[in-house]
Amino acid sequence: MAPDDTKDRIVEAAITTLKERGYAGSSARAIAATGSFNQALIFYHFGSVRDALLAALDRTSAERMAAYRTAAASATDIQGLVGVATEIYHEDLASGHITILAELIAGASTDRTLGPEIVARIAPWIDFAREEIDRVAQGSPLAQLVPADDLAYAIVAQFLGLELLTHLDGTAERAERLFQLAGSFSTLLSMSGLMDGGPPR
Amino acid sequence: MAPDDTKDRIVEAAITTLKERGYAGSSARAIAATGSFNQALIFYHFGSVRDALLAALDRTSAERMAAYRTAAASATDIQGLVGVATEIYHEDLASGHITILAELIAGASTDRTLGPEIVARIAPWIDFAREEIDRVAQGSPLAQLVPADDLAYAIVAQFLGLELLTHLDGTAERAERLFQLAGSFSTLLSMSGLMDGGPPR
DNA sequence: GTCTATACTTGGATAGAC
DNA sequence: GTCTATCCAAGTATAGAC
Repeated sequence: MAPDDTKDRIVEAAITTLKERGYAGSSARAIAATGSFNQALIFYHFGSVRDALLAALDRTSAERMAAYRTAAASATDIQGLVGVATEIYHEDLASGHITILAELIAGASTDRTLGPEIVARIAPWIDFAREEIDRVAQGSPLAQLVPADDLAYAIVAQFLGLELLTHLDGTAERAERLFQLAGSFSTLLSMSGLMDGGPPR
Repeated sequence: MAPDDTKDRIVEAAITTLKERGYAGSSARAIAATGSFNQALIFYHFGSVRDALLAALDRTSAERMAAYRTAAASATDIQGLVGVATEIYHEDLASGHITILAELIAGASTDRTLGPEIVARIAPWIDFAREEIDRVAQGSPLAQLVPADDLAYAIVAQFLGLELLTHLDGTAERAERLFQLAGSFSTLLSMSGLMDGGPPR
């Protein structure tokens, strides 16, 4: 965690500033103040504030992805997967990862060139969700009905929407209940037989 | 549509600017340029840019809500409701209403005082969704399982997340497929008997 | 109510000393 | 590689003429 060189310090400061002050609040001066270094260093090392913020997203994305894969590996059925999703939601809130993602998405409405960069960094999450869905649902009747990649897209969208509303609400209470509901629902789904027939891997 | 007085012209210009340039792109100067009026008029009539943007959200919200209630009135079952949701999605994309909402949510990360204002304007949509769910699902076995207000919250979150991703993607293709899927799924739900027992109103 | 002009602030970015 | 100093652009908001 302790950043050894300046580039690291800038990335860490960018992450902190994005979480605490949002996209528009993450100016070169604000980031420099957070990390107690000179404002001009951002331009020397990254060329622009924009690229420093994308580097921040890169870092948290890589860290979270590693954590997700580890957590998901233990899930063998839909109920386990919902449990992992709940865990991921909590970890994301705590780590601030989705906050950073949401802030950059917000920023994309100003700087349109950010859009493709963000899409490229979201794609792995959709892939990840799709792989996990395939893993527990492949061969089941439900898999015939719902293409895994569409479902994966919907789930990522749901995470984003929930995070935004949670942010505005100032409370995660309603999202909490939704994950509990998803747990109950996955149990129902298991019992229904709609998830049967998948090869356990 | 033709704005008769200046206050109307400002609101219309704010709506257009929010859609075309996003929250951060909607400065007093940009809005004034869109509507071909003097920049200082925004401060005279609304006191601040922030309040002019909220007035824009107020207007589109009121307009859309009226349209939704009309469209929803014809739906008597879950399949009809999914049809209405699809319709709403298309109308929102076309009218740019969710874009405006998403932009202001994005802006809330900068100006934290926007948060409560936006929550207050989203609340009616959640209420609306809950009422409609109640209307078609009340008394059914599913209604015992899934509280309508939680489901309503999830649906609004899903709309928001989809809109954001659609925006970044530059294509609504995946969202389109999701609504088609929701249609198929609602048919399945009807046939399952999980929706039975509700008093048709 | 609407205009011009302007004061003030913040931020991106660079030059050039060290 | 890091610093100070600074330029320039864009934005909010207000004063004051009309």
